[in-house]
Amino acid sequence: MCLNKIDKMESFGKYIRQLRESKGLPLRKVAAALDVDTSILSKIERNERRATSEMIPILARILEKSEKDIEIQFIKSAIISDLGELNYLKDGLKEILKIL
Amino acid sequence: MCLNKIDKMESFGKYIRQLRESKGLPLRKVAAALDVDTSILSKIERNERRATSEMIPILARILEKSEKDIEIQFIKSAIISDLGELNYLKDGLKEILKIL
DNA sequence: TATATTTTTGACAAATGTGTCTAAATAAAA
DNA sequence: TTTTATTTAGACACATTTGTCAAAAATATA
Repeated sequence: MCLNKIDKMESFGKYIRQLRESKGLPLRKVAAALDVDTSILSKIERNERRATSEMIPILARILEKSEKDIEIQFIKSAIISDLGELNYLKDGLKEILKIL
Repeated sequence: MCLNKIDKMESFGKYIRQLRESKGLPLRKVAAALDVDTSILSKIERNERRATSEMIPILARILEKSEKDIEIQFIKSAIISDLGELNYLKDGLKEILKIL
């Protein structure tokens, strides 16, 4: 399901958890902003569930990070986790950049 | 669900269908190689269902294209369809390329 | 046209994903 | 330690995805 790298240091969950804890916010507060149960956020932070893209702007606001930073982490996690096993991922990404 | 571009010309489904038809192969043949019902392949070619990554090498063989070419199309479709709406996709992809 | 082949559609079932809720485990504070 | 707050775990429900199968629609061939 996941590539090594992702659980090593750069999963979306760990990223969010670190931001949240550095702000001294309990799950309860952030989960309320996201309008989900704390258990969901707990699972997201442990990469047991996925965040939705709708959560990105809310997380950005409450965790005081730019939407861009949050979204980049979201994208990295999603792609590595979905496509990280593929042999030509790098080539595929380069192709997409050509058309963006 | 999808970006315009993807259904315009470069969806995985259309890509596969064009290859298959150019070889004069019926759905039946390719579906058999993939070990799925023809209806599944029909839906994949019309972007109503998704191909799995396990299908890539099989499609490469039977459609006589390199695994690399097929996989790049697979990756493009998946990412555009899943993440194409995001504002900082380009930045996210660039970040991934840095670590690959 | 009539027949055979290919392709599409939709009903169904199984597997997966997503959220709520309650209670248990853990950590922090009194 | 006792109490309170936070975090995690798991049962449940509901929606989505993915496949099979059978039959209809479309296309090609005799």
